[in-house]
Amino acid sequence: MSDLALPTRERILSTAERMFAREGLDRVTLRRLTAEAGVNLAAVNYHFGSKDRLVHEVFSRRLDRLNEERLAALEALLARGRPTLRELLAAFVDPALDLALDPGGGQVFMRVLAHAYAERNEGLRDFLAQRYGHVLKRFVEAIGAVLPRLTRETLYWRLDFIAGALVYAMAEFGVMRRRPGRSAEEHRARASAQLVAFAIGGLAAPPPSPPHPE
Amino acid sequence: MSDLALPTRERILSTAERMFAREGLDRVTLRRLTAEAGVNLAAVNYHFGSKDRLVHEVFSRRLDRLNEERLAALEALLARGRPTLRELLAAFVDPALDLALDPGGGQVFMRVLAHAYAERNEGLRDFLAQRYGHVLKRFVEAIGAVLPRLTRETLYWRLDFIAGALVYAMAEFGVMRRRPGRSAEEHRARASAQLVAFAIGGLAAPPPSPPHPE
DNA sequence: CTAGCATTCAAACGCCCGTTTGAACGCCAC
DNA sequence: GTGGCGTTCAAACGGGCGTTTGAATGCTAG
Repeated sequence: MSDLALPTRERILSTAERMFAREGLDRVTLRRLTAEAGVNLAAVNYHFGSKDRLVHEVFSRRLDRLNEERLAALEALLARGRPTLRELLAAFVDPALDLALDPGGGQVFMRVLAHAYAERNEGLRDFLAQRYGHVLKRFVEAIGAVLPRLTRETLYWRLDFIAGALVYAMAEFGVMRRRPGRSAEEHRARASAQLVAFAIGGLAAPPPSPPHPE
Repeated sequence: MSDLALPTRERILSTAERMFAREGLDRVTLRRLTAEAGVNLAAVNYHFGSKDRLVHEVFSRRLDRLNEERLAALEALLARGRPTLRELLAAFVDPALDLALDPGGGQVFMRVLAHAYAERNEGLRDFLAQRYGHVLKRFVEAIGAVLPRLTRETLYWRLDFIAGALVYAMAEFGVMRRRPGRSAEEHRARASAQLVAFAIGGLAAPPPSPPHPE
């Protein structure tokens, strides 16, 4: 591959990302990973301590920057004052789409993400919630201010739905794979427009009637 | 559990369904399954031939009825004429909820589905697509007829978004995990209500302006 | 030149997996 | 009774897993 010259640690990371994207976290074994990376089996435990910590490293390598960008975009909007729903959503969605388009493996990483939540990896879930929960919280507060009739619970549900839709669509799991004739930039622009339009409709929808309060 | 008196084969099936739903296909081992079912380890291979064939059996047992009901509900709406978006979504979701609440062991079955899809179990995926694809197609047509101002492309994008949101929510990967005080039934009912309300808003949202038609 | 240290390596450890085996069991027809 | 048969059972098989180990290696500072 392209990383034959990279130091062992980096070689493991990029190979792990590629394989996780292709097969999911569970199915990738350290033996196959290290073989494909061209490093010794024990190198993973030497450099990362365990397979779990390698997984954490793969995620934080991409997500740290993504969430910083989201937060920066949000703070910029708030500093300016009176952000619209569309602007807030764009601040949430666009950094992710940028990452998905990043030729340095962002698209691959989105598939890793999609696999991860499909696999119900509790440890990873907790790790991510603890590490990036504050970003989601800030967005909930800001969007809640724009949509005062929604309860906090409904708001969290809907942002969760949007996050799911975002990862799913960006991983190109579903029907909406990029068409052969379209450039990646066109695809991203279209995905962003489609997702934001959809998300605005979903967010602004009337809340569900409370389930039979007795 | 309630199936102590059932014959071995049925005991395996219902235990498998319950455990698959709780943990996903990969994490359930035959040793734990047979222990929980109170049968011998070898019974699975005796009655089903292999773990894979057990999985197929679990699926086809429940899915035939589910998709028949969905299709029947849809056809009933179409025969009556002019179904609303909410009715169409309900026709898709309610049979699943009925099945989910069926005390005959199907209460957790829908989670099995979400898992199987997300785990990218290719064999199972193909099996499902080939066996029930026509049902999804009929729903796409019907929903498209209710939302005529949406292009086919926008409609597919949005159904993809909903699928992503659904898988995400069902995997309980996001923030909206079941709260300790709530029963599984309450959580499911709430998730469903939240998702349908959100999906209606998103589906009915004005389509995005076409991206710079040159 | 060499002592020290980070890194790489082959090999092994202990564990759990799905599956197979062959004996034991329970039941009904004859 | 007894033979046959569907079923259950404990035990073992072969293999893959993540991890650990201790020796070999290569680089760098003194």
